[in-house]
Amino acid sequence: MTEEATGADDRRGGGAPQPGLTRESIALAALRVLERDGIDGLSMRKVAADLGVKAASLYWHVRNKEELLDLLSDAQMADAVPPPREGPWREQLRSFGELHRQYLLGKRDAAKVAAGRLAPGPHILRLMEDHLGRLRAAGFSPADAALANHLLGVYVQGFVLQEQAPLSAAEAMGAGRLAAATAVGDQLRALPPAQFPHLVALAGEITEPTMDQRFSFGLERLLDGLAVLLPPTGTTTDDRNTTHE
Amino acid sequence: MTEEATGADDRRGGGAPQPGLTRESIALAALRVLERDGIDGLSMRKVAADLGVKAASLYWHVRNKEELLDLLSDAQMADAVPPPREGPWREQLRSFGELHRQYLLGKRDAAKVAAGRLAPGPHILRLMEDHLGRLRAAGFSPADAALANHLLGVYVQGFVLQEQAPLSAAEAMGAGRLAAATAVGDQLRALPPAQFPHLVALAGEITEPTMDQRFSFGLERLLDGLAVLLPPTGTTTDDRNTTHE
DNA sequence: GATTGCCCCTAACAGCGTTAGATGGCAAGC
DNA sequence: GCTTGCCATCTAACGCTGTTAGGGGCAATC
Repeated sequence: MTEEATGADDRRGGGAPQPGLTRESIALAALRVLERDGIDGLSMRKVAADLGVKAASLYWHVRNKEELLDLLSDAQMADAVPPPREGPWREQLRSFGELHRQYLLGKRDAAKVAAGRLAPGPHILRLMEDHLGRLRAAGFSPADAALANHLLGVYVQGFVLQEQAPLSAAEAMGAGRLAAATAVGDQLRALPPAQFPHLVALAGEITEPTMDQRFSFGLERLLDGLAVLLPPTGTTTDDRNTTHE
Repeated sequence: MTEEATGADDRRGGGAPQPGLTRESIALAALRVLERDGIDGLSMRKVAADLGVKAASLYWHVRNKEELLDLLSDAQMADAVPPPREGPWREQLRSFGELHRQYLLGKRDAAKVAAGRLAPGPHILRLMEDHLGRLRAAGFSPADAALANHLLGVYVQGFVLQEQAPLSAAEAMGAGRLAAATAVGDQLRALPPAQFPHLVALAGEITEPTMDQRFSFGLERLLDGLAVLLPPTGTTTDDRNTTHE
């Protein structure tokens, strides 16, 4: 949100040979274009225009668009703030997951930008560090902490990716998300019951639960599965558990 | 590689008004182009060329490229075969997950095509139907079956999406996937330990496990979490619904 | 024979990512 | 103060993209 300090105006400030463009300022401009036009409307020319510059200039700082998207995917995590580190491990991980989802949902096309992109920049590393710390403090072994970290990351990202997806036809038109969802329900119910008995029977179950409910369900399943790895003492009230670093 | 049956040659065969192009033949052509050139190299012109036709012709059968990709994402599941439906529920779900992952890995950019796309065509519905049936047979309530189905789908898709992602710099160059992974490990180890103690300490744990191990870990956690929802008796003969490995 | 509707065509538009080569300003060396 | 040379941006262009408008042929219908 904040205006970039080394922006387009004061390119020639003092006497220092400070360039008007930096990888950081480019990433921030990309972030603004992304918020305005979405991932499909993000082009090198628009990012350059946002900086008061022509497209070719970007290639001095960035190899190609793919690398710009790497920067963007890290930059969009810049103001994610992990929840306070207190309370039982399970609630910490839960609120971390819920917060992460909400954060991604708040940024336009955030999941699509990050999807299939393995470019850990400083902001992503900061979040990973925090998350790993929680897992180690909870009592997970180093190996399990690393695996659990990856698992939770995949889940939240995969979930939001699907959640942010346009509901194909209906939603793109006037219909809202909820109306589109019930339309899908009707469509499922209209399938040949001989061929798709469960889909027809469970049409309501599939389309009815809100995204919040679905996310919580999956998260609780994951936490249940992770709890199995911990020594059985784990979950009693808030009795701070054990092997901490 | 096989020539499309209703392709460019016999457009005017007998007396039937059968069109040379169909949505199905277009989807199959898109599948061939995808396998050859990847998702970034897939263009309307190339798909048309594969069918011996000009790009504008596709727009008679398909609203735009987005809709073509919807068709493509369903078509690429055409020859996925669910595992035999026998044995304890847990092993059924496990092999379903493993098989699904392997199937996606076998098709170029499969996860990226399906990512953030909610367009359930006949083939995807067929797989969902099968999966729901297993969950119901395992004893899950209708609501839980629908939620578990969604959860497992998100996990496998999210995992493969990340797995199929290029490892940024190194892998795109000569280095293989394994060499690139250890390079990431070195990079993590080189971080300032004061700022990233866990990342530095766990660098090996994070980069060492194979994708197979990571996937299995997550899948077992999910299955553990789902097992909690079932009545403690398990299913029938096989009463080992507790821990794994 | 005329009409209608389907289906593919040519031609064109605006925009895309990317590159080559020119240009101007600033710092350092003489 | 002049020259040298690098840095950072520019202009111009290439080939490609998704998409639309409108032309025309062929089969079936009236």
